[in-house]
This record gives sequence, C-alpha cells and structure tokens, in this order.
Amino acid sequence: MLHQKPAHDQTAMPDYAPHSHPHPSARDLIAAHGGRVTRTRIAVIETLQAAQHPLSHDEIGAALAAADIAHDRVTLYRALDWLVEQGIAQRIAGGERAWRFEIRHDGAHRHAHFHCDRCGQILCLEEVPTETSPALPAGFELDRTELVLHGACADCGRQGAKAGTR
Amino acid sequence: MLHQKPAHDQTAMPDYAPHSHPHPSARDLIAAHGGRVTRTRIAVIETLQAAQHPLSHDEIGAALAAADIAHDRVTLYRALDWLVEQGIAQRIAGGERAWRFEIRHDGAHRHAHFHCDRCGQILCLEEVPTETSPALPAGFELDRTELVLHGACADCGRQGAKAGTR
DNA sequence: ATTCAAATGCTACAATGTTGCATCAAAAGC
DNA sequence: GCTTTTGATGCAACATTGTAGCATTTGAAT
Ligand SMILES: [Mn+2]
Ligand SMILES: [Mn+2]
Ligand SMILES: [Zn+2]
Ligand SMILES: [Zn+2]
Repeated sequence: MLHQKPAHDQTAMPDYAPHSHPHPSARDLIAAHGGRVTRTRIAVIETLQAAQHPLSHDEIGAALAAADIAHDRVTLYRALDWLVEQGIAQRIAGGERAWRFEIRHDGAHRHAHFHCDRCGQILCLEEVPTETSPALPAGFELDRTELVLHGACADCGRQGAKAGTR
Repeated sequence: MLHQKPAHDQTAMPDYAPHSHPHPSARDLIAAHGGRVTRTRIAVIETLQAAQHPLSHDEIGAALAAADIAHDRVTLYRALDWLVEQGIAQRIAGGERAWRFEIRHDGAHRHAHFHCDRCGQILCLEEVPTETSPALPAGFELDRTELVLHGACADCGRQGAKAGTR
C-alpha cells in the first residue's frame, strides 16, 4: 500500500496543469458515459487528469487516501476497469508488472512514453507521437498504438553506468 | 502450469524456422557471455529461437517439460532473468500482467508486436520496424524502443464486434 | 419517500514473481 | 581423472497484483 519510490511521490491532487490541455469535468465525463457519479470515480479521474505520468493502482490509492476518500482495493480496481471500458482512461503496461493508468487522449494528443529500466520511472513524451498504422494481417483491427522507449533516465544514467538491465 | 489458449500451443521445440533468419548455437551464446552451459539455459534459448511469438514463463516451462527437462519455477525465472541481463533475450510487457520473452534482435531485425486486447494473443510484426529515436530530455539514454499495436485479431474481430475492451 | 440497479466493501482466492538457504554440478586447476 | 570453486539449481516460504462471490449501501429515477 505504500510507495516504493519516493521520487515519483504524487499523492493528493496537485494544482499544476496536466498534459497542458484542459480537461472536462469529472462529473460530466462520468454522467456522459451513463455511470453513477461517485466520490471514488470523481477522485480517480481528477487524480489522473492532474498527473504528469501514468499512475499505478497503488499511487492512485495513495492519492485517494490523501484526499480522505475512503475506498478499498477492489473498489479502486473496479473503478479503473470501468474507466478503461468506457474509453476514458487507458491501461499502460509499464514495467514492474503492474498496470499504469492515464487519461486516454484522442487523436492528435496521443503520445509515447519513456520507461527507465533501472528505477522504473515512467515519463510522458508529449512531443513524440505514437506512429500511425502500418499494414496489418487481413482481418486485424487496430485500436491504438503504444510506443515505449526503454533506457535509463537522467538520474539513473549518471550513477552506475553499468547497473542491472532490469 | 497449463496453457489457457490451445491456439498458440507451442510446446517442444518445433522444427520450422523462427524469425526467418538463422540463430547462433545456444551453447556458444551462453559461453560467449561467460555463463555456465546448463540444460535449462540451452533449452530455454532454443525454445525462444524457435518461437514465432514472444513466450510467457508458463509457455516456456511447458516446452521444457515436453522436452523432459526437469526444472522448477524459480530456476526458469532465474534463467530468463539471466538471459535478459545478458541482452540475449528481452522482456515484453504483453497484456496479461505476465512477462513475455523473445530473443533480442539487433538493429535491422527489430520489429513491432500486435496485441489482441480480447484474447491476449501476441503476434510479431516482422515488417514493422520500431521507430527510431526521437528527442529525449537531456541525460536520458535510449536503449530500445517497443512498439505495440493494440486491437482485435482476425478471430476475435469476426465474432462479437463489441465485446469487452479489456 | 420509495424503489432498484449500480457501486461498494469484505473475505477468500488465483496468478505471477522474489528471497533465503542448503545442495548440486560445470568447468577450471591440478 | 580427482579436487576445488563458485555459479546454478531446488525447495519452501513469502510478496505483490489482480479477481470472484456475495451481502450491504447508495445514486438517481419515479
Ligand atoms: Mn502519458
Ligand atoms: Mn517478436
Ligand atoms: Zn531511472
Ligand atoms: Zn484475439
């Protein structure tokens, strides 16, 4: 239930702008998709909207706790499942075998991510668009493309040049 | 310990060509990296070399079992860890929160993957190169890029057009 | 205020991966 | 070949991440 990496600590909803474009109100989003407007869903959406990088279930849970919003693990999993089903959020297979979530951007605003294979940090690369569709085998339908750049972040690169790849 | 998807069943080392280019001998590869040549490592490498798509720990374990190579779960995890550390194999964050592994191709032969979000199938897209490096923040080092196309495979697309996104 | 499906909160469980430590065996030295 | 050394293995116990079932609560429609 606790953060392992105090570096990315990102608890209660911050006040800086998210991905540099405005976001619709959480209540409206939920209602527009025919869901019930609950404290948990509102807080999850607002947390994701405010985040500068995709958040893990654990990180989102910490944000809810910091905002004094009672919830249990399973409820949060289900809220996230619902957001993904609705296309409001998307799952990203970040490194550490735990999903990460972020608001799903449409068309122009989609972007790639950088994943540090040493410390696990994930960074949104706003400038790098995810490449558009190449030829797929017959019958295959493309939904979205995910581009992840792997390597070492500035912090990890500086120290131990030859640490574990993992 | 059993396969869930008989469709991708890929047990004992098959005899067809892998990614359509030849592979170095497993023993040589291991020795060249200063590791001990053990049955487990040899079999894991040969299994990966023969595979047409990235394999999960479970699938590789099944292949070892089919080849009558005794091993335990942890040993296999460690063999795979070692291959990744050495840069012989690479981990791919396939959907189902389980790593998938494949031989790491160099330069020209790197390719993208297609992931079916309905049935979980993963396909190597030999023709689609992973895009080359864009601008990264100062100090960041790029190791490799991972391009995953998400959508529905031919089988899944045909049936239920509007199933679960997940 | 009443109604009722949609969300929630437990508890119990499954799947995937990790750690510690005793034992085994690959390969190097003799 | 025999011994030695240390990397690799096997086993047991544990951690993390995510799911399923079911009783209870609550959003929102009437
Ligand atoms: Mn992002
Ligand atoms: Mn591949
Ligand atoms: Zn890092
Ligand atoms: Zn499919």
